[in-house]
Amino acid sequence: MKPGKLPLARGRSEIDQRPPRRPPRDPAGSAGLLQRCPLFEGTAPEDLEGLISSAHRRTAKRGGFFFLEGDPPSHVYVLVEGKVRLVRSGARGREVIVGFIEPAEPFGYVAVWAATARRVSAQAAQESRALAWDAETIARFMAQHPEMAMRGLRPMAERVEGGWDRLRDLATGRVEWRVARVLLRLAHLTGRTADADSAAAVEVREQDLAELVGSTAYTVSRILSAWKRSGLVDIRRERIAIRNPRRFREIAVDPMDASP
Amino acid sequence: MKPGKLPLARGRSEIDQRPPRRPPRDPAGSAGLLQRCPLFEGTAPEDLEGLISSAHRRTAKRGGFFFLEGDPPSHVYVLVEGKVRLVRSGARGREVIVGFIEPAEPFGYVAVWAATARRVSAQAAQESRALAWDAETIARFMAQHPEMAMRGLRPMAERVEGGWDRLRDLATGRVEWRVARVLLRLAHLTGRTADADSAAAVEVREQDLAELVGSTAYTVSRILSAWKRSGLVDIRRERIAIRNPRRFREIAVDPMDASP
DNA sequence: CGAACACTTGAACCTAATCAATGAGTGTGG
DNA sequence: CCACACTCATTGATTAGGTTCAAGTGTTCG
Repeated sequence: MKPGKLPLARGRSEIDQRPPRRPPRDPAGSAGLLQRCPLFEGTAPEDLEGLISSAHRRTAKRGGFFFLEGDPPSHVYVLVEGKVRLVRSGARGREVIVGFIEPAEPFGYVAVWAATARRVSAQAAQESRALAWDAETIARFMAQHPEMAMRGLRPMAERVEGGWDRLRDLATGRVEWRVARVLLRLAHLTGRTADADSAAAVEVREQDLAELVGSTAYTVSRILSAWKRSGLVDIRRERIAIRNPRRFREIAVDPMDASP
Repeated sequence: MKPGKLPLARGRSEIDQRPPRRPPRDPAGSAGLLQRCPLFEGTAPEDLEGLISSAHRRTAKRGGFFFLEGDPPSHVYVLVEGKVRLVRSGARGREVIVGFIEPAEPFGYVAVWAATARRVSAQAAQESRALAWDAETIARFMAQHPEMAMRGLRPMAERVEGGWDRLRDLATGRVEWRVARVLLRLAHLTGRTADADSAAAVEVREQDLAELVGSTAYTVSRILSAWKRSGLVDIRRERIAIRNPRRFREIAVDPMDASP
């Protein structure tokens, strides 16, 4: 059960970012970062200052952990840079990725509100930096700013609904369909803001895709190979480019939503 | 997509309760009911009075709906009597049961906080009565009682974690194992408060079990039959009695939690 | 260059879905 | 009250979809 023993406690290699090498954010940018964060948006600037000054800095190399399944939930985090996998160990030695965290997203707060042991581990998918507050600090801040609790309800509710979506996909759809949907989601090609036809690329291991859709890396590889053969996608190591989003969407749509 | 067309828009038959016929709750009992409800516990009695007097009464016969997938979320409910299935239509004409609601439990509030269209339908599994408030009333009440928002965060966080649990089970476990776990959960034989050896019975259709674990009624029937043959359970129509919880638990434990 | 990691592919196997047919329990109406 | 209708449950035969095992190739990094 010690995640140190996880099958994928893999290398501590350096940053691994192919295309757009983002410049390291200046420390002053933290305020802007927090303002984009659903938990804190709308908070008065002076309060943000206080928050930032009371934050700890945490980093993790690729493969390293911010916290482990089973830990008492001591801190709340906001990712500054990098990418984090929220992962849970499952039956028969398999793992499930609950979600990916991107910069400006908060993580690790669910167990804090629920006051239960951590149900997921937070593992850096790339070298990552985060701000962290201990639970007491956050609790005190929320007591002083009750409106923050009200704002917190909404992202929480959206998370619940997102969980229902995934539950449904997992319970009723085929693997190929689930992979297509996950890819569209990861590529942010879902929802109405998305461009219908522009290509998009996703940086993700096939192993991670498998753990997102509840399948195996073997099956995912076969599916992607088939798509590649038919020209639907481009595949490189840890990189999947969707060449034809329109056709892709046809694979991913819910057959039920089509019938009148 | 109209849930009226759902494959199981079934009969509007009368109450169907075999064993312990609970007496209809007196109206004055509403206060006690709300106090047991996680959303409202700790609310001052005089506020509860106000809430109760502003509530609407809603009923649904077996198979009827309190609300439908796709509806705008106009009301928040608390179940008074009966049993409600939160169900979501899935791919290939299948359905997923997101959860069952029992008396004193709130339901229908997630979409209200998230301010999105309903993602699930609420269908009466037995003849049911509920209290309902429109979203504006609740919003006003919460604005006057910010501490309620803070209390609301916790059940919400627990729901998120519960969703992760199910996601994990669905993604990594076999059907037999999932059925065993769901049965233990429905029988409230899970957690530390549960008696280790006392038998327990669950009233549920095998079809519902299938929709809870993401499988088919055929497979569930086979599994239950095998268990019956080995004396693990007793099966009657819409009723499953666990004869040997200890042996049952062995089927349901996570193999990972056993290994050192 | 070698080691670790990511990905690929064939072949065997197996779980669970599907199809088909039937039985058993419950409520309804003549 | 009995026959009919309906829902719920069972069971065998068949098969599709996906996992598992085994044995690779290609990439990246130290």
